[in-house]
Amino acid sequence: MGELFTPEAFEETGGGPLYLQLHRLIAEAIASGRLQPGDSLPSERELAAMTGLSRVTVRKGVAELVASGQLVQKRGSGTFVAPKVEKLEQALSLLTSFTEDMARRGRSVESRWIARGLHAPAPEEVMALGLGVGEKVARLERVRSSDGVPLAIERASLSQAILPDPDGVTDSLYAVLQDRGLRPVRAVQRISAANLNAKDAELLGVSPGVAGLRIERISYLPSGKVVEFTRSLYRGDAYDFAVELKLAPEGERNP
Amino acid sequence: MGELFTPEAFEETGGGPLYLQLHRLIAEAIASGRLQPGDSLPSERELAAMTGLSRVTVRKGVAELVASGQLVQKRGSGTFVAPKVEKLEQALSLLTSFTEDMARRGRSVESRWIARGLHAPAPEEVMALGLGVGEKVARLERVRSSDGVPLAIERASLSQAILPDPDGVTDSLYAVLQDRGLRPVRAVQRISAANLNAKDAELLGVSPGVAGLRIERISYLPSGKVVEFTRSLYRGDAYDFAVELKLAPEGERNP
DNA sequence: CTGCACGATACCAAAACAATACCAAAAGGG
DNA sequence: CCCTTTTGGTATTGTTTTGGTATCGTGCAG
Repeated sequence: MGELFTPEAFEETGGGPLYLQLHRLIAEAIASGRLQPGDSLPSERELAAMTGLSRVTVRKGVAELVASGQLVQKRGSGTFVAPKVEKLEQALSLLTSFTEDMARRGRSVESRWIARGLHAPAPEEVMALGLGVGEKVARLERVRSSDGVPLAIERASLSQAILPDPDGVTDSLYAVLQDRGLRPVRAVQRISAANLNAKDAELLGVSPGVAGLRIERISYLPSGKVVEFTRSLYRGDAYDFAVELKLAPEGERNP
Repeated sequence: MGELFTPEAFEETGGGPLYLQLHRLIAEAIASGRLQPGDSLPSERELAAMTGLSRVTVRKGVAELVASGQLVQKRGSGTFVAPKVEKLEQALSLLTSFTEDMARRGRSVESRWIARGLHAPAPEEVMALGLGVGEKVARLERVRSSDGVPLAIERASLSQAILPDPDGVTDSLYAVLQDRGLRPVRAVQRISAANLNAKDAELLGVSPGVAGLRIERISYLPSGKVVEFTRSLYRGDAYDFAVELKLAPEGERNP
């Protein structure tokens, strides 16, 4: 554990109530990975001795982490970093690209372009992207497969102003956007189910009428501008989303 | 807080009574976003020292902001910029009950019980709930409707130890759990799509084979113990989830 | 002079903060 | 199996910080 909980470490935490300083110290250690899931913290008494605080103050600093599920306490045994199912990054997995998502599962990824270029926008694209009159839309449609099995159809629409050259996108759309400084910070997704029509079923290699997972996503820049409007269709029988959610503590909390 | 409340800052406020100058200064800081919801103001005594005013004058300047709800004061704690009402409730909506979800949309809610009682567990329930041998499972199955239209089938399973009396649940399951101090802080959901079988289609009043949104959820206590295992089936044509996501700051992984 | 808005001083009470002392469950060694 | 040690859990108390309030003085307009 080393130099983690020394009195000096407190100076850098920015002041405030002692128990909050400890809270921050531990929270950051967990977030940064210096404390791994399953790791044990020093006992409360040790922690108190190390930091020069009282034990109750240490407890108070730890309490919120326990309440929020980040730490687990077992009396007679110790305090441990909660075993993470998969961080809360999972919550973001809905927003991560298909590519990364599959890579994390250790599966190969192929993608085949169906359409890629500038087109006259459909009404729903004008609505979602807030297009001006006469403005064209960059459309990227492809079938994503894993290990040779087609899993999803992805149809991304972007304003011409944001992506003037859709043919330049060969791999990750997000990577291209990021290079251009257009990094979305927020997204709204709508998830529903629908029976696949003949065309989409054909693309996914299943029978028409099979259930598909339909996801519409609109991503926003920090400024509030829309970056992309994507409609995806996943095979319901071969793909599912895992999302981890966290609940806020009961009462109001002080900043 | 930096250079926000210096005596010099007052000169630019256009004169008039001192307490009004302070009032304007704070109001503008909030309006401009330099003070964010939840931020704490310096204590009244600090503020007085900073500005060179008396504390009562500071109070008077703050009073109107408090009265109008823009600031919140907690004695012993401090003065804070009023939090937005919406909170982070968005991300939690997936975890809130069907009841609350619909109420928020201003729609009526009816629910009809299909089954409610203690049963011998199915294998997947043993797996998900971590049941011991011989332990029974409390099962709650109902059809949720809104405005007379059936929208979802909800099948909740809980360990007998956690819910010994399933018949006591007449309304919100979460409310009952909360009363017993069993408040989940974390949940993992799996979302997929499936064609409805004859029985489920019948319950939802649609034709067999129609696409349904299937959601499996496992909720956990702070200790890591499983609280509930719920499988829901939503009509794909009549219901969708809206999820708002936030992206982590630049570092690490990125779509 | 009176009335009133303004501002400062002094004191009050609630809440948060922190420390001491003690309790009870669980782990571990004989 | 019992006993000891270690662990987290709790009750109690004192101190500090914070907003809340009562009171008084000042200056200006009527």
